[in-house]
Amino acid sequence: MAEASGGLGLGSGLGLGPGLRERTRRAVRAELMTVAMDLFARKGYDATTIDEIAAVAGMSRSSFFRYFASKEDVVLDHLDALGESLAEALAQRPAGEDAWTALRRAFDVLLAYHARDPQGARGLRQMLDGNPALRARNLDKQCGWHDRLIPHIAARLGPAPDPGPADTGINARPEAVIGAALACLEAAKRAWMAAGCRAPLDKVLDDVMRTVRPGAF
Amino acid sequence: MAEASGGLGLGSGLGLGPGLRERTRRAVRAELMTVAMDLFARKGYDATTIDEIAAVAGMSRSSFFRYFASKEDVVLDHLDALGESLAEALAQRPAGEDAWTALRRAFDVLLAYHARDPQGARGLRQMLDGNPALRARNLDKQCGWHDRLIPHIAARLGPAPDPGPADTGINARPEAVIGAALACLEAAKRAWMAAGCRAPLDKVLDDVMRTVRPGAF
DNA sequence: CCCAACACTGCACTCAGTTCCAGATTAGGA
DNA sequence: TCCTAATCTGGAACTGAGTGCAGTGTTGGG
Repeated sequence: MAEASGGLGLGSGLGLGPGLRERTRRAVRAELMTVAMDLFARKGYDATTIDEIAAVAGMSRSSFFRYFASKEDVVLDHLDALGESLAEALAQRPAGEDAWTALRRAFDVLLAYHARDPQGARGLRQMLDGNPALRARNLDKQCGWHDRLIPHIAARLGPAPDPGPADTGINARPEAVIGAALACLEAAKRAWMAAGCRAPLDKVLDDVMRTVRPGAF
Repeated sequence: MAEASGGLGLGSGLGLGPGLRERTRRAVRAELMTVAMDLFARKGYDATTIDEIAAVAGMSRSSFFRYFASKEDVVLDHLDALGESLAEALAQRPAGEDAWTALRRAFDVLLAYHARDPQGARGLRQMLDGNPALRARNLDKQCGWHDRLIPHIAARLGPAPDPGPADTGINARPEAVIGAALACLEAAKRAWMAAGCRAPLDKVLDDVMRTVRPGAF
């Protein structure tokens, strides 16, 4: 876009941060998120309006929309970054490892994120359960993770293992394997939540992924 | 309606139909759906307002909301019934069948629904891809299917097969198995769509579910 | 034949999200 | 130092979804 003249000079020349403008932008975003999450926790998601968030953060409604495209994004924005780190973790698994094990180990990144703030994760989960649209968007974001993971898993599965008697010419296996693994993760989290968060989550996930592990591996 | 006078207390007394009121209600609902889907197909989902739908259907905006709680529901309402028939199909599988095979066979109900109107299914799919909120809600609805299927799958898996060395006391296996199977279905449909709908969908699903089939079965 | 239940409508309202404009700020080059 | 262009900001006006209500039919069924 127009960042050619402005942003490039400082950023590329010194190669340090992403430039002052970008840094302040991130800071404002972060504060906006903090303020919003606090209000959501106290008043509930639906009962909190964007006007309130903006007012508490000391800015206008218009400015809010310069930082987040929607109210939902304030809550779910971090999921994009999380998906990115998941893909990274998967990429760095040893080449010989089978797809299922690699996925399980990559999930450790998410579990770590989860373990760092269990109470926050719990609160977020309850917020999702209370708002259908929010819960739906959450699922959608997680589905976006598939696409990032496909190339890595496809490489581990090989091009076309056993075409079978009636080959369709369509290979949906990588996506299915990823989907199955993510379903395990989701099931583990839900059961863990439903049971009041006793027992370590990673053990639950281990148990589940051992049960569902495809026989092909 | 001549049958009104000679009614003999037909509706309530004999317990056959759901009563005239309910029947007309269903009819209006159906027509509203037809009208809306037609407009969506011609103008696009976002570009079609509820006012338009109501106008074409010959009623007021207020009345529209008496039949559908939201615009999205017009599109996704049938998914509830579909989940119900899926659960029924699963319940009627032979008792000895393993969980994975039972799920695969139960999916035949969905494939049949799909095969009955491939073009409509394709159009609906494209509509979902074009609208994030709609796609998200679609996922959410399908997640609602889990809960209906859990009891049936839990019964087939048995209470606690092999508790493992570090038992957590949390059993997320049924949900995970269901999630994995649904992920296969979703992956098959997506790949099938992406490939332009050549090759029979059921073969793609067979291939995928054979690959992902848990080794435990 | 009656009446309670239900159907339909219009209206006013809230809130999310978009678009446009005008002014303030500031980064970085001349 | 000053200039300029990009970005940030606030505000107003707008659309459309969804809610609540109050008034007015309409009819199913006893």
